[in-house]
Amino acid sequence: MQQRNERKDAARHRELILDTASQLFHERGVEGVSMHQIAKSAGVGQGTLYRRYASKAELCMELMADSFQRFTSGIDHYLASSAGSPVRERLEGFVARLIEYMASEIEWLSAIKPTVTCAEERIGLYQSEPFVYVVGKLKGLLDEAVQSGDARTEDTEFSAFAAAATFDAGMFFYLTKERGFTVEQIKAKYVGHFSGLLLN
Amino acid sequence: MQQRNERKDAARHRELILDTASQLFHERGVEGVSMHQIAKSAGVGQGTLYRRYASKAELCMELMADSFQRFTSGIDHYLASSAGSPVRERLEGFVARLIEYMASEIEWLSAIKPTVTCAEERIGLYQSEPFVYVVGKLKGLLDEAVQSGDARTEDTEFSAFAAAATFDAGMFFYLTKERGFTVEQIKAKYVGHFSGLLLN
DNA sequence: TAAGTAAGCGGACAATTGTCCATTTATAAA
DNA sequence: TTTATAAATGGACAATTGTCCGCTTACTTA
Repeated sequence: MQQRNERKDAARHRELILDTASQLFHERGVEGVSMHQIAKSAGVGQGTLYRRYASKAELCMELMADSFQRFTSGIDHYLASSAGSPVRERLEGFVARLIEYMASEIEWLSAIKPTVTCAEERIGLYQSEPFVYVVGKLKGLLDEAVQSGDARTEDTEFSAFAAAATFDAGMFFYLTKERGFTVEQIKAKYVGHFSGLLLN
Repeated sequence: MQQRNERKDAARHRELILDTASQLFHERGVEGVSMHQIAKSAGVGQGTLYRRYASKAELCMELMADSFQRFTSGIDHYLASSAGSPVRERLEGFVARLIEYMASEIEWLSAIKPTVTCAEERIGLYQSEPFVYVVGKLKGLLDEAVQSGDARTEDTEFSAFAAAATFDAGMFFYLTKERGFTVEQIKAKYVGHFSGLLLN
């Protein structure tokens, strides 16, 4: 008695939905496409769409999975290959890469934040894979910094958590659209800010 | 030729809407009341309601105005009366009070965040009065800290901005509901975190 | 291969938010 | 007091999101 695998028609539809959504998003932007339109274009019912993705946010998360995977690979590789460098340098490197990633995915990120944050949602931004990953890496760097005397944080878990919260898609949006900063400027600000958190 | 004041009927309706909304929110919670219900209960049309408050978020902001006013008065008074104390102490006092305020208003705050954040909204959380106020106070404290050698932040404006972003209603929600921390514990975490940002 | 069953399907429905605009009404000016 | 007009009104409408549930289909097992 083997566990039931995903049915073929379901698999077909999943890819169909993903492809359709991806194309529509690229054509009209994430905000410009409704779940209904996605379902219609993909030729499936609303229920079929929602069965898989409980919200547009989840759908976006799925579409970001690949690029996020590349991002974490890059980060993991970077942190491993620079293991000997000072913590400050690696923290700055991490922050710079994270901002670059956010800049490249801002369109999707901005769609995720509002929906997922909302009250009693099923996922919760703070339990999402990306957020947890960032917190984990930041905590690791902070722990190292504390050990090497570059920081005197007590609760590294919380500090990492608070630090991760500053990488907010809405804030990024505000800084670019309202304040007119370039990605490079924002990156410099973040790097400077985080560098300043360490001692010396 | 005097400038047109608010019409009497408009004023009457504004108070009516505010009172009704306040009562309904207390009865069923912010999430449990729709704008339609508010309009209906107040005996006005949808259009009338939306003419004044473009979203539930704005309505909540208006309802919070009083308590926020008390909050800022308290803060301003505290900072003025403790002008001689070390920056660290005042920063901690500020953070503690802010967390207490958030705890007392969390119900409203959680309603504001999602809506206001969304893409091209008219207000934008980061331009809202509360956020701007917090950034301003934090920047002031940071500037002082830099001057007195307790911090070596370069871009105090940005650092204050990033710091303010950590006071996120969703995060507060997560820490209490999901992680089970008490308000006191959270306050201690925040205070510790911010204290750690200063040198010495 | 046959058949039972759990997974999948899809579109109608309900609930909200937010917009529009013809009509009404308060107020300033004549 | 009358009148002109800008503000205010309210409810119908449109657009979305998300749920429900009877029907269909693929897959397992005998």
